Amino acid sequence: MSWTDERVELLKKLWADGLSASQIANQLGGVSRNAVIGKVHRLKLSSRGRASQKQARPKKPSAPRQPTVRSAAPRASVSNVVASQSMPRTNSAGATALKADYAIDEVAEPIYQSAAEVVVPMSRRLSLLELNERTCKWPIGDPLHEDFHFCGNDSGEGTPYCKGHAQVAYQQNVDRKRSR
DNA sequence: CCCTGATTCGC
DNA sequence: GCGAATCAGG
Repeated sequence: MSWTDERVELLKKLWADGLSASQIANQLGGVSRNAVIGKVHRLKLSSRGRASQKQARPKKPSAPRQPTVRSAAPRASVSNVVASQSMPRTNSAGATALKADYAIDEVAEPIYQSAAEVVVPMSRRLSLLELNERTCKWPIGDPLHEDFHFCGNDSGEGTPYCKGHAQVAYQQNVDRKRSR
């Protein structure tokens, strides 16, 4: 898999969103986290944090790399490497999505008679790894189905859902209380 | 051990 | 330019 313009753009976006190299590698597919890190450095967008730079590594690992056994050492193929990488169970955004059942009553005003009447705009169909602090974390579909995704519309600051899904959440909560 | 990014250097 | 191997660390 090569670094097409599209893949580079996605890399830049995800890196700017704060995803780790391995998360980005899983997202892109066909590349290792080392490949992602290497590309990030070549693109010179490594800093990201602007936070304290800790301490610069003393340079010069000067690793005694294998002198010449390369040709005779098959080692892992790309597919093996990808398959052996454990899928991250969550990220900061995903964790938010998993515990998003708080104080729903305060999220939105009661506008609709039932959740079925709420109209939610077209979602951006984001994957878990594409979520960030400002994306709607409303899950759509069967988590075990390949088409599972998240709404991904703008959720504003400090709220887990976009406006439409906040109202859906509210109304579902109301419906649940009624039927109880 | 799990993970993170950083670096080197054969290709 | 690419990325595995490796390092250094949380």
